[in-house]
Amino acid sequence: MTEHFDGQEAWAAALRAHGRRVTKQRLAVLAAVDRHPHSPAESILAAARTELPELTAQSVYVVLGDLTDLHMLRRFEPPHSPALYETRVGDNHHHAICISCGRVEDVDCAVGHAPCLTPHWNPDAKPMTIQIADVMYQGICQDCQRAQQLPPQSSLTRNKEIGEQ
Amino acid sequence: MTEHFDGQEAWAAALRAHGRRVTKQRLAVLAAVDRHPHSPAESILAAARTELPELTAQSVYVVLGDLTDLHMLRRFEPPHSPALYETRVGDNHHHAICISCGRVEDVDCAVGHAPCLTPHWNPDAKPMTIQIADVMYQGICQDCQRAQQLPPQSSLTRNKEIGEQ
DNA sequence: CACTTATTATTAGTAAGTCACAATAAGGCG
DNA sequence: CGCCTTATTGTGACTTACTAATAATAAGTG
Repeated sequence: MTEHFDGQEAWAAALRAHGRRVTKQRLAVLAAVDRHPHSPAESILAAARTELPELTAQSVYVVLGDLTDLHMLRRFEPPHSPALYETRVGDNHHHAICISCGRVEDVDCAVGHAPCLTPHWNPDAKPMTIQIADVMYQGICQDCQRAQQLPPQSSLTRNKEIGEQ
Repeated sequence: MTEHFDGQEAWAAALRAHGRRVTKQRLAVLAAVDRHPHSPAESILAAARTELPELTAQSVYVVLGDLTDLHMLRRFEPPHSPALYETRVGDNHHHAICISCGRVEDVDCAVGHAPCLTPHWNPDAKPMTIQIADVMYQGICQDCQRAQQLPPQSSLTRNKEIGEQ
């Protein structure tokens, strides 16, 4: 529980540092995202409500959006999935998504520290000033691979569980 | 117009090769995506209707989904944008998106031929079998940069035009 | 403690699709 | 060529994930 308290204090300090008021809603959302990385807004709402039952969905959307703008949270949108959130920010790590079960794994930067930040522009393209390079690896995780080999049944057994690391 | 005909024939052949029937709806969608790369379903519908006015939105969604599964089209979802489609498939090129105006540019592979296909897994992660690595560069394009410097007004002039290369 | 205004709750509304099923039309066959 | 099967498209209802407008609440300041 000391850990929980420490976390609260750390989040509170970060909020103040960004000129934001420290509210129980923000703390509950931050704690929920921290405990359930790669979760969508709906799961975050459910998780946060265990400690703050009166929290509303709209507040979660507002808080997630604001904290993402502040870079206290990071948001990414895997294909065919609602947006997912995590507290791991600042490093430019990437994500691998299983196209069969939706599982998400963190992947560290492939090439040194700031890797993919230098796109190779086509001759006729007007280069942009790049700020982020999000790499989304898509593949099949070990469990799904095994599951596909054993039962020679429907090859489209794509389950819908997404989020919840 | 010969070019148009050739395109039709090529698409028709590809459809047959995939065991699909050749319909005017599919040809209209393919032609529309080809002429307007990086476009959302709604724009594709509008473009395709210039040559096939009775085409419906649902057909466009069905066709886009099916052709994407066949890898005749490629689909990607920039943050805060509906899914975009393009006919350039087979090479693993990537995309740069202007976070101000939504413009999308193609970017060739950064490191040789199949670059980012080798993620650096964390020690405790169960590696997946990677099939695609989608890199999404996000930055500010030259036009928007210029526009932001001249008028010292709202810094949040994010316009909504997306797609339509 | 009061007061200002950021933050949250309430309610309604939208964008971007998906789903179920009836109508149509490709492509194979006689 | 014309029929027949079934893939494909059209019609209409519905859903998911999220945004917008405004009223109620509560942080933080003096």
